[in-house]
Amino acid sequence: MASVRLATWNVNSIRSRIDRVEAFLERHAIDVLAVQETKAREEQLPLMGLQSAGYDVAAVGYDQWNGVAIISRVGIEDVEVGFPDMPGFGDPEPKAEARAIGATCGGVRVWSLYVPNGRKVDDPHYVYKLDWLARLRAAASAWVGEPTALVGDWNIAPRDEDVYDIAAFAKDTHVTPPERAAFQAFLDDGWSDLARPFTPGPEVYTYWDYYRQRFERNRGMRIDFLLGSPALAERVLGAEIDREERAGKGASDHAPVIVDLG
DNA sequence: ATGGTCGGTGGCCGA
Repeated sequence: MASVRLATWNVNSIRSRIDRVEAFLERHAIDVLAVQETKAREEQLPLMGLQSAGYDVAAVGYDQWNGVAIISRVGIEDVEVGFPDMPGFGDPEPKAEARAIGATCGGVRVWSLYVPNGRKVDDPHYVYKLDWLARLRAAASAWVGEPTALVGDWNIAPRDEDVYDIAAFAKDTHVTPPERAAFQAFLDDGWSDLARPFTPGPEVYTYWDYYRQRFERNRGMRIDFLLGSPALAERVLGAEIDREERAGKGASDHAPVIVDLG
């Protein structure tokens, strides 16, 4: 099996970030990049110079609402859109189908995921987030025996050390026991966090809010993860959070996470 | 308990 350098990155609008995306792909020689929060419709995406640079792109999205994509220089096969919004939830229908896209790249089935944010613990979106995760888990259980990666913005900080001040987050989403249990359930099913062993905490994050100079003060959260099935876990050679990508003007509020599969 | 800063949009909402 050929080696694959796989990355995930919440870009917070791919159109405003396209120069950084292209530079990132080239700088790290990324084979497959899962992108979240593209905030673009599919027909807006070919504006990128990616195709001419030799990358294939599969995307789903609607205007400013979320949107996910897979960018690959090792080909894209069998694209599948999954896990839209819950029927009857109340969100405008166009927001559906913007949270997950799967494709086979370089022999690896990659799902680019944007887990619902949840907003507040007393918000219907919070219940929806837990429902969405449960449905993803049910579907994913059928793939755990294959070389599959579930990567993206999980909007969950699984451990206390994954937020800069756990006391400040005590009443917020991302750290509640039900959300953490939902994440742990994937691990119990045999998925494993491919990057954490190579990027141990504490104070190692993938997301920093734009305001209050959170990045400069390293007050962030670890919420972006690459979960791999056992067939991938045994191939991991290393991992890196590209913290430099979060620095400077024009950065996304998330840093990319990279995993090398041998 | 708020507000701070981005992004896309259309005269605010979501993160």
